[in-house]
Amino acid sequence: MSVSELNAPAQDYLKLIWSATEWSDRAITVGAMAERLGVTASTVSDGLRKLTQQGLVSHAPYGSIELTETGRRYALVMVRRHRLLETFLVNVLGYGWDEVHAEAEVLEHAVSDLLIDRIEEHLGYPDRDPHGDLIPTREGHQPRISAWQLSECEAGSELSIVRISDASPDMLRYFSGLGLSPGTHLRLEAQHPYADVTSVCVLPSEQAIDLGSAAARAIWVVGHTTEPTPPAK
Amino acid sequence: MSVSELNAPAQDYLKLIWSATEWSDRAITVGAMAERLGVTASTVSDGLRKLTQQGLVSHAPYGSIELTETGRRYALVMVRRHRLLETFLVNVLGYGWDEVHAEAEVLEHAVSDLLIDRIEEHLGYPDRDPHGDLIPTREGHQPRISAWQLSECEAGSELSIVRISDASPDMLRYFSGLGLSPGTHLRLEAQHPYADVTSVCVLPSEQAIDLGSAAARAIWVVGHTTEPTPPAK
DNA sequence: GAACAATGTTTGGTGCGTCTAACATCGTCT
DNA sequence: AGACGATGTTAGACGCACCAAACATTGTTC
Repeated sequence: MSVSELNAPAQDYLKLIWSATEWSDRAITVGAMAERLGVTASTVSDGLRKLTQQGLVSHAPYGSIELTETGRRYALVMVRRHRLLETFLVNVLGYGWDEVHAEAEVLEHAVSDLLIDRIEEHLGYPDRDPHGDLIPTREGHQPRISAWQLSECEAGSELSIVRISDASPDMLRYFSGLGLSPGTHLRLEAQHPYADVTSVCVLPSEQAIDLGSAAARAIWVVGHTTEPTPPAK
Repeated sequence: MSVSELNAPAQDYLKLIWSATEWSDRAITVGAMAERLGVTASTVSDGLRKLTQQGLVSHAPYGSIELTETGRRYALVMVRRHRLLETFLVNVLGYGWDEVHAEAEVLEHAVSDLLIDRIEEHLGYPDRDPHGDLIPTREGHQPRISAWQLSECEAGSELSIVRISDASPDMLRYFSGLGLSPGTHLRLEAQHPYADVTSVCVLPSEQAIDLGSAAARAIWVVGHTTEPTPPAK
């Protein structure tokens, strides 16, 4: 059996469950899945029951939603398809990076493994898609993501937030209120180690924000315009 | 409304009805459609009723199957998708011309009009796909070409293959192994109707080949040096 | 700890494409 | 012209994904 034999909704469920754990340690909920997929919670609940029966998801009623080893492998195939398709549409066919998502979302259910491998070869085995996300390998291995905590970076660099660790729900709400989320671009103005303050400037709005050390440790970034910013140490 | 809003079976029906009239003047039958699509006749009959209600097909019960003007336009969009995808897979991604059909058959239901236009642009607006079939334009215009099945031609003529119908991958591989593809020149040595064998000679290599009747029907030719060979009868 | 709000599951029902089997029509052969 | 085989249509049923609404559970708040 392979992921290609699953119907499109099942493929979407697997990909979504995996995606939720790429930047967060908290498993996704039924409600969140339903909202993301534009269906009702009952539909998702039903779908998860079937995936559990197929051994791809482990989910007891009212319990948490986890992928099994096979489910994770299948999910990574879907993520790989999506990201290679996006890269292909941008690099080869001249799409804007903001127009590729919907097209890739449809195509990922239609392409064969052979086609994806050929696309990868044609692109020269890229590491990342146009959004900066890492592309899983054919073997189902997801390369380690290299990102750094904002607290460890040097002043002056332009950065993209790739992850906000969610140790505290309060902190997440705090970031949300400041407009800081994965994908936000910012410039690191200054580190004030003794005051435990990190000063950043959100781009392109140029809004200045001072963050405490706990906050600066929760935000993970990569370099925005150039190569990933090397860690300070 | 556009052809993209139809479900995949409806798109297949339209394309198939159109394809039947590309190389023959006889309209297709319900039974033939069912066999080609791998479904039962009742399914096709039902589908045709719905397409008739939508004004894409004109078909009275037990009557002949014809496309309306809108139906023909939609069908040509699907043919265009299929042929541009095949060309793209061969020219850009290195597929063999005998392996592209199944992949294109799936993708044609998933691609957007924008993607097809970008592919066409990237290919440099080709006239023909790898099988020698003409690619309809974006405006839905399909140039008419006159060619004959090898099985219908007279011995002694020198011919060029312009098209190899892509029904069976096995047959395509067989032709590929013999060096027969669109553009190949050959001389028709003899027709042996009772043995169902057509003897040809590939030019300029002078390699002799005996083809069965199914093979001779799949190969479409025009006269090589002179005018198109008139059909035998 | 009881009540309540938020979240998740189950139930019953719809639309769609498909099938099998029964039925209708067409065309041909005697 | 009538009968019969081939072809096409209709009826009834099934699986599937989905939804709304009823129901169950969880977690939090007073």
